[in-house]
Amino acid sequence: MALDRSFFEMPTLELCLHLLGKELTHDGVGGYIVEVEAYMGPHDRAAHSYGGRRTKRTEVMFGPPGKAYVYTIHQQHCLNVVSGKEGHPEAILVRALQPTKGIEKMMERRGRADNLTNGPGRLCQALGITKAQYGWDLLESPLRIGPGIPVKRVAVGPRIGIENTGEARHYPWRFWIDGNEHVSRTRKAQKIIEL
DNA sequence: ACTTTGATGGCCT
DNA sequence: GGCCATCAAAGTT
Repeated sequence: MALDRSFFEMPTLELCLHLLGKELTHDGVGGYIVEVEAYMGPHDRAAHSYGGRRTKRTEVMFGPPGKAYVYTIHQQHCLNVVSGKEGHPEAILVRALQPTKGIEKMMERRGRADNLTNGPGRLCQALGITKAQYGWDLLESPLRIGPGIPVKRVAVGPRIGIENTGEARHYPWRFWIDGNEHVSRTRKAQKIIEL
C-alpha cells in the first residue's frame, strides 16, 4: 500500500520513527531508510532554518511537507525530507540506507563495492541525487519514498557533526534502526524505543 | 568582491 | 578515534 500525503504531515519527531524502514528510491535505485536526524527549525541552532533564516537554499522547508530539501556541503549532497506544518521550516536528514535495488548502479556511481549508502553524502552519490532534485515531491516524482519493512527497535542519540552548536549538540534527535549494519556511525544509544 | 564556515568522506593510527 | 582537503553558500564590506 502506497503512502499518502498525510504520512508527511505527522509531527517531525514522530515522522522520524515512521521513516525508518521505508524504501527511498531514485529511478528505481535505492533502499530502506535506516538512519535519520530531525532538524527542528528556528529554535534549533543546528538547523539551517535557525532563527527563521529564509534564503534561496532554505526556501523549500517553508512550504508543505513531503518535498526534498537537498543542499551541498564539502562537495557532497545531502537529502532531507521537508516535515512539519507549512510555514514551519523543519526537515529530516536521511543519513543512511540499506541497499535493496540497483546495487550495481550504486557501485558504478560510488566507484567502489562497499560503503555504498552509509552516510548522507554517500547515499546521494549512490542514488544520483543532486540539487537537480531540490523541491521534488517524494510521493509523485522519480525520487520517492514508499512502503518498506517493519521496524521493532529504534535507537536514539545525539546528532552527528554539529559539535559547535551549543546545547543543540546534545538533543536526542538522531534515530536509527537498532543493530542495523548500514548505519553511518556506530555510537552507543541513549535509549531504545520499542515499537 | 571577499571572508568564514561547515548536517562530510576517506584515509590514517 | 583523529585529521584535513576543498568549495559552495551565506554573511559581510
